Amino acid sequence: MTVSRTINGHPYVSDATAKRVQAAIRKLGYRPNLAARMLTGQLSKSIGLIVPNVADPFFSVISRAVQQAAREAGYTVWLAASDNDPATEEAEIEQMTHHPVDGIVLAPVNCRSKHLKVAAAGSIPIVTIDRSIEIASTDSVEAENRAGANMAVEHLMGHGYTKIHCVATDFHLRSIRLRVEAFEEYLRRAKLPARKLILSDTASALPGLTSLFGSRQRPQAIFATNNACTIAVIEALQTLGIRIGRDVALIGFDDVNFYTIIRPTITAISQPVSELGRTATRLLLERIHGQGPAEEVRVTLPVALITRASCGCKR
Amino acid sequence: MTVSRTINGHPYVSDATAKRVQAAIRKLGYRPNLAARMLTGQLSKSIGLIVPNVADPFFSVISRAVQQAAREAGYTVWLAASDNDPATEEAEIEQMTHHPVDGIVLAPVNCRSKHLKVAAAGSIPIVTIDRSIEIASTDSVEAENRAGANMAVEHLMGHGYTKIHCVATDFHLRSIRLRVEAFEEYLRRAKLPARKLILSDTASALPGLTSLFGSRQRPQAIFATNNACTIAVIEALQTLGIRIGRDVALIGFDDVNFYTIIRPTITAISQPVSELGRTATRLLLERIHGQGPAEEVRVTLPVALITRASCGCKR
DNA sequence: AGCTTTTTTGAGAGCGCTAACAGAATATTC
DNA sequence: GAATATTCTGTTAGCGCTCTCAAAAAAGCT
Repeated sequence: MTVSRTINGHPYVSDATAKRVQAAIRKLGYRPNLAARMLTGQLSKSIGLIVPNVADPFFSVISRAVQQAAREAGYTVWLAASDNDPATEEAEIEQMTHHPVDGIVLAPVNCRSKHLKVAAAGSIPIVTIDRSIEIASTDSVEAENRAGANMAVEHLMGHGYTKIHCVATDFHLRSIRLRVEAFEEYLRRAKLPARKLILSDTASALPGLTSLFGSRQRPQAIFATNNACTIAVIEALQTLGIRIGRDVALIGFDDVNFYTIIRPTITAISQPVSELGRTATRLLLERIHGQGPAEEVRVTLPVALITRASCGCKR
Repeated sequence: MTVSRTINGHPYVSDATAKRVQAAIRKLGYRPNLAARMLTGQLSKSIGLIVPNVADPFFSVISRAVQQAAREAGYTVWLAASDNDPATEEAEIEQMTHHPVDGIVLAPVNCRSKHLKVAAAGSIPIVTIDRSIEIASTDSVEAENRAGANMAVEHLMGHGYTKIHCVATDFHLRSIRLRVEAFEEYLRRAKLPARKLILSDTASALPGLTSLFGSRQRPQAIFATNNACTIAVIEALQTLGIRIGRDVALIGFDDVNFYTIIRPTITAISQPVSELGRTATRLLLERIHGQGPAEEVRVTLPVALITRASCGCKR
């Protein structure tokens, strides 16, 4: 009992005894048994992380940030992938809840899945990242999706383009919808036509753009709503022989390391990806420790326009 | 006890009782408490994964593969990053060992760290990935580093280049050393000079290449030994205004998604990255279940030459 | 039927820890 | 100096599971 008290920093342990205990711990190489601690209903000192796909650059950076922040707080991270499948997501949440972990950082597949309501009402806290849940209230951390879309369109309009097209994939994601909506509102306010091309997947970028550029609505500029989409657009344009930055301007949401390497370099709205992960972890740990306000916390982090050449700016 | 036996598939439970137990489990939504199971000295049904950095594309793909393979076997994955720091790695291994996990998939920072010897001698199995441990014997999964380097050099020589330079970063890694060594041996056997530029980090690529291309040893072709290095070389060459594929040929170890997007497209030795992760997980699970031979298993997976334009092949 | 063998079920203990309580040592007050 | 409050240490119990062992039920045998 005295050892337990010493380790957990309880009051009512004399300095002398505490020192003796510490010495013995070091000498014997004692490590408290986590299983036993969990069994007595204490914290597991671990959190769960559920993302659609760790191999996606966006989520791999988030994973790294979450893992680092968790470790700094003495927590370990259980990694799971939802594979963009709500059923898998549900199963992973269920398993984590019973594992148990003390909390979950989650990038939901679909912000309206009913199982999220159950999960959010559960005993362990959940913080969503990149995409908030619409049908339940949890803490959430997102980038300024609307502001980012506005910045993108504003920049393109600053170049004098009036025929601007929004190309999107993953439209089921709330974050993407917000970007598309902001795009449309901004152009409507500017009394310009807000045209959009919603793709079911990245493979349909080439046929989609082929017909788009063959039509009368051939755009002067394209706003692509996330990195996968931007890359698909770049590839399609290359295949079609349409020169980015000259024949058509391009701006993407999400910055990617190789945008500085390809020619032309790609102008992008950059999200503070690591910051998203760190902030989500911080919020979650606060909840776990019973801190934080009663109502949900919704953090929105600023994005930045990284001006390069694909919008027609330099060189 | 009967419930425990039913769940764990012990013999000596009558069919009738088993059915009743199953029904009750479903009805009550019973889930066995993992903490209690762990406490009784059973398996934790989880494995640890320690990589230098999850945000690195190579390791993020491996992480995904490990996670998938583990889930298929009913195992969960604890993620940790060593940040390329042996001390951090040691701490992470230590923590996982006490977590406890049933086994660890590890990409060691340094294949000669003494703490790896301790870890390898520990009670839980370890499988190394991408880099094997030199001072202890554990199962390992690697790509054909030497064969890959040979293929790269052979391809460059096939183009008639005789002044071939090897550029490397992360030379402390065994996998990189193997590639460099194979490069040297191949050229020596061909009676050609085997010149190399070992960089302490990617930031020194620009100064390194600047002086290299200013010197009398200006290369006709470059073999870059991993993706980080290849990217650094591409950036440096772009800065120097040296045209890849025309002024100098380039071939990289590790294939990266955007090599098909930049111009010229980059020729590369492609590793079966997902396969590495899956195989490592399979080996580890076999060890956990007490299968596998007494001696260590060392798996080497084949690599492939992906011919593109940077070596001067196509345009 | 009476016995042994096999199958099936249950009772008891303990894994390592911490909450709750009790008792001992020390400090504070009147 | 006695009564109280405070600080410190140790004892007991129990978290939910599985191991061991024992007993009950069923099956097989003479």
